[in-house]
Amino acid sequence: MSSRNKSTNPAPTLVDVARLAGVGLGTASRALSGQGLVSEETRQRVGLAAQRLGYQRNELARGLRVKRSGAIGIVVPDIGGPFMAQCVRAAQKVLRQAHYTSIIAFTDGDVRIENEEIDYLIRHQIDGILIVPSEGEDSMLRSERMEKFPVVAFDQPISGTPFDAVMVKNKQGARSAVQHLVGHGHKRIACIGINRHLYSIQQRIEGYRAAMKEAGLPAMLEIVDPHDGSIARQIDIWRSMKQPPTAIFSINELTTLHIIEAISSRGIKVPDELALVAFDDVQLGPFLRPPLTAMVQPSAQIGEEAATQLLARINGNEAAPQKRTLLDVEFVIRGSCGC
Amino acid sequence: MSSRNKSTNPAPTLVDVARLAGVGLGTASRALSGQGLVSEETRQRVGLAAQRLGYQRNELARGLRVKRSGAIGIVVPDIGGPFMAQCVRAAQKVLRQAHYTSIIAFTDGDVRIENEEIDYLIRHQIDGILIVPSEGEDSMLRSERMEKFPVVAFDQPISGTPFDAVMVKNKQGARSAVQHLVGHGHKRIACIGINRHLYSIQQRIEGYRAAMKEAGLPAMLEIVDPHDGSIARQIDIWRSMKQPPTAIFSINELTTLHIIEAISSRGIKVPDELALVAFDDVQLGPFLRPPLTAMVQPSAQIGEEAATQLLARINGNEAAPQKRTLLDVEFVIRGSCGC
DNA sequence: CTGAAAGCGCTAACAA
DNA sequence: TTGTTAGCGCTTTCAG
Repeated sequence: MSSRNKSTNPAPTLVDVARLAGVGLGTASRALSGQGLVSEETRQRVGLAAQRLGYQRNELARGLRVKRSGAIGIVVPDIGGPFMAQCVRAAQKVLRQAHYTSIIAFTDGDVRIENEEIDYLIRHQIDGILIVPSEGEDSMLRSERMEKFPVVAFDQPISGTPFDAVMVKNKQGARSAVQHLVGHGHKRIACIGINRHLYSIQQRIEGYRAAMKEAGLPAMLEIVDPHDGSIARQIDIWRSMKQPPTAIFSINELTTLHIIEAISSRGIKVPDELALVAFDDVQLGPFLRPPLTAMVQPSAQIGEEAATQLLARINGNEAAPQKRTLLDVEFVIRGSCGC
Repeated sequence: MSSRNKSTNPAPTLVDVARLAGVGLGTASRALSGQGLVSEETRQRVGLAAQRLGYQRNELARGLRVKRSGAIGIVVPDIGGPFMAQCVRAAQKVLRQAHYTSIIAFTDGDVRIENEEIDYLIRHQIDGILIVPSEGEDSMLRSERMEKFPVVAFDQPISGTPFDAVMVKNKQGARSAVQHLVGHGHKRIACIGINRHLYSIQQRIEGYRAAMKEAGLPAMLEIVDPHDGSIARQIDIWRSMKQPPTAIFSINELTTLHIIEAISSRGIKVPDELALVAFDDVQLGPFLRPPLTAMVQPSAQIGEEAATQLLARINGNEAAPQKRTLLDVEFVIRGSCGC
């Protein structure tokens, strides 16, 4: 009965709409997009035809023509933890509101994968990149061809590039977290750090150092690989010392998780035996025994801000000078610090 | 000196490559894509030219031509919790390996938003959809136009559609979790549930009911809104009873989070005063005091399986009958159950 | 205000 | 084997 005898009838195109409305292709385009002059009557007729056919514009074709895909690449190491998940979520929300699609890519913090993903995204003609850069010299982001491309980094800056970056006050935050511990009367405050090359981590370590120095205390810094159990080992080493640390400052979410694991499995009493203050909150942080005292990052705000800045770059002001945004962190005192 | 006097020199196209290599457009295309016959020598020459120009194929143009975008839409309520984050991550990995881009969209569990996002994705010519469907009758997924489209649901099925679904054994898992509690000698085991309409939740509730019935115990089921503090209130109500429940079975991650919060803030002793077993693990679950006993879902496996099935649908066998995959859950006994 | 036509960058059919 | 050509579906001049 109906003309639908092909097994798969192709989606209606603008030509179909134009034909049904009895107008030219160009007119149909103008009517639907609202660009250019079209008489009210024609507009309605075209609109109706489109609706009847269930017409949906092919954004691929449009993108090819106007040379913008309407897609943004979000490139992050992972979204396992609540911090990154929220950043991404918030950024996506802002972008979506501005009618951009978000394509999320994961790097595991590996520059090689990062390069591959960026390459991939560029082939897909994305209009901009939001990225938590991985560490490594040979990042594509530093290549000349990227220079003119809209890129905004968050969480970490991309050294040696003209790209904007949105971060938090890592150094200052770390410093005041450690100061809090000092205020509790601790004399031996250890710090568990990781890979020194990540800028944000470096900053936190500097903050730790600064606070210790100001208090006239010796730094007890250990750089560990958070993945191989060395955190637990380090804690054992400290415990076997005659003068073991009485407090730990944990450098990020991952180290905190491992520290909590080690502490928990050894039955170490927090905060009496060992106080703990962390940079980054962890999920359920408020419900641990004792609840975790942490310097928490405004993750949603970071994502929003980064997305907003990227949109600004895309919409014209490419000439604006490089912008580094430093957001405030919030010290959330719960129980693990001894309060 | 160089010809780069335009402020923004456009990306090189296949025409540029062909010209530099001194071959025709078609030949260049064939040489680069590896499709069709090209002499080894030409292939090399074209490859070299491409490399010199830093040519990157425009996937938008290609997509328009071949009528496949190479993009898959992943539509989920959120990625806040570890469960969904891992599902998505695993799915993305599989898709990426098959050279598909993942476009992630969030729905907040709202069908209206879900419809909008799907519409959006379709306009972008995605080749398939991986979705955790939201509840609601007027889902686009049930419309006739979607019928032929490659869609795979996970976590929840989409009732009344021909789409594949990947889930876990919700009913059976819930049942054995509750049985474990029964085995500990509990007679009054309460269940905190949410919104009955979600299929997976329904199944878990049925599992709870079944276990209680089999044990000859009365069901103590409370359906709450996890967002408005009613969980804490419910716990207070139970505590004020003469015969309060001695154990709780929590229906999902969200309820568990709130239960832990309530329990923790009231200083209720787990498991002595109140035992707790949850469906879904929570981050740090092993490090709570006591550690959480939970029925954990193989989140990565769910994502992988769903992605794999979607790829299968896309690559031809659209005719295959609807497939419902039920993966096993794993009961992880830690301390909160009383073990 | 509207229609016709050109062309975005690519692949696939067809000739050569 | 290779070059030429015709579109994919859309926007955007440019005439009318």
